[in-house]
Amino acid sequence: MAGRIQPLRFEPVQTVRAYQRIVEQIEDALARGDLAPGQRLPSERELVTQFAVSRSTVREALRVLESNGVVRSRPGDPNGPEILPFSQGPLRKQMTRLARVDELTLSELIAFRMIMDGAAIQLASRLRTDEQLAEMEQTLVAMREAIDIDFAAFSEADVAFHEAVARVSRNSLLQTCNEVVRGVVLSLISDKIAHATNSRALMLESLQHHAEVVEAIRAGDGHAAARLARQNLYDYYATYVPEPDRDPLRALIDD
Amino acid sequence: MAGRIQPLRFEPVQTVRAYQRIVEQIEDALARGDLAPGQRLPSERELVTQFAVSRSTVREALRVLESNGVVRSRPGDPNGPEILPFSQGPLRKQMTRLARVDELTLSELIAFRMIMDGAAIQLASRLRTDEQLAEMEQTLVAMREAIDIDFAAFSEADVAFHEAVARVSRNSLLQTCNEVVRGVVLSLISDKIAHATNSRALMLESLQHHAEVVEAIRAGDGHAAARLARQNLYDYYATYVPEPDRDPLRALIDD
DNA sequence: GAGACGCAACTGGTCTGACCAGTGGACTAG
DNA sequence: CTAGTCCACTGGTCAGACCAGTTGCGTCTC
Repeated sequence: MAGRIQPLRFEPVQTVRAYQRIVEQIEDALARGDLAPGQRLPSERELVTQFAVSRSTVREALRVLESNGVVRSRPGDPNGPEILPFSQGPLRKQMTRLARVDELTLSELIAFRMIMDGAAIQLASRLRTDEQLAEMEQTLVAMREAIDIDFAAFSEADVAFHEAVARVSRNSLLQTCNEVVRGVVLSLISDKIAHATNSRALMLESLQHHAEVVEAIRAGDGHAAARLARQNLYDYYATYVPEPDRDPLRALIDD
Repeated sequence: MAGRIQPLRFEPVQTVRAYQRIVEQIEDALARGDLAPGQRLPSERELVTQFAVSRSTVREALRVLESNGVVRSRPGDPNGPEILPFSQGPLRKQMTRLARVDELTLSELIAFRMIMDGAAIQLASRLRTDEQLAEMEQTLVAMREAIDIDFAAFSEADVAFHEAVARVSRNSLLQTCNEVVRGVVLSLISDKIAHATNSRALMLESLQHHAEVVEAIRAGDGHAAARLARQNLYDYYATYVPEPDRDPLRALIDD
């Protein structure tokens, strides 16, 4: 046995809860195909013996699975909990099965925002009524006023603008995705953006961009409006994205 | 006391589980602002007395909340469960907080697909390598062969094509959303589409459209490729959308 | 034989009470 | 003032019980 003795490296220990292990086992079985939608899980009491845990633990696991849209339990059902088809249940659950926000890069998130926001504005420029246009212009006024207060007020007014656009686009899914991703992006870069020195200049520039977008919406030029919106997002966020990741963002602009 | 006696209408009764009520109360408090991220929930035993239920029930509620990314419990923490900031935890959970798939119209879902797919293809036409282009063309060949088998095989090959595109677009969020929404759309119209009589003609037409998209990708014309992709989706699905809801879909095409 | 009845055996939902391994603060001995 | 102990808490798990439903089967009546 030659060779130097390797410096002993221990992995950090993390305790995994029993119910979490059960969730994993069942989700794995589903991923492997050993379990298919429409099938039934064994009853809770049967799972107790199979997993060799108490019924409380089994039930906590089932609650997690149910919350994820994987299974559904009904009282008095002589069969066990039902495995749901992939597409049922709340949408978010479906998303989580595949994507975790912490696995996403900032570039992906911003690209997504550019797509969503651009599409919402394109839709808005076609579908808007005159009242809705006036509403959007009103939010621009509010943004101008907010600049003289502080950045938080401006940010709030900005959100109001985007919400108005999303309403006009008549697509709640679009709206939801946009809001969620905006929240994630902001939380990722908030520490950096807070230290921006020339924030007043930034706000004025941003307002100018928004006004251009609204002008394009008024003209009914959805293409130009969407392009402006994407450009604005790029200008606003690109500095936080490392250079090699900016290619997809640029690809979204110059169409 | 005049007036006819109204025909008595009773609401269908649905039993709500105790733990579900707890989840609602806590989520409501969070929505109202009575509870904010960073704050701590009372300990489990304290919640037992406040909600007047057993600890099992409290714990099942906490498991649901934890699975939704709302709170996190740590053993031995002298404070109660921690309320997480909005942007943490799995993304799907965030989505589910806002959007339920059963509240969405088919039009919204298809519009979303048109946006996502168009964007993915636009990105792909800019970012693709020659190998990836060859890969996509290979999936076209597979689609052509699948037509001679049956509709399920064709559908599978179609999925493979879109997955290839999504990979090239280098955006897992885009990919995930697209997959989820495609699944939902298919489950909504699968019963209708299965009865299509001239399915072979449809498949050939779809293949032709895909080929055109790939051709545009090869040419690097992202705009044309995206437009074609949206048009294809519209042609494919619009018949299932009631006429008044088609406006947003058309607005997405003629840019 | 056919149908109504009732019982027994299940299901999931809830409760009670207990034990354990951690954590953190208060208290105490040096 | 520090080091050590101790204790009161936390969440995680367990065992066993009861209830209200549902299902199915056997029985009992017509």
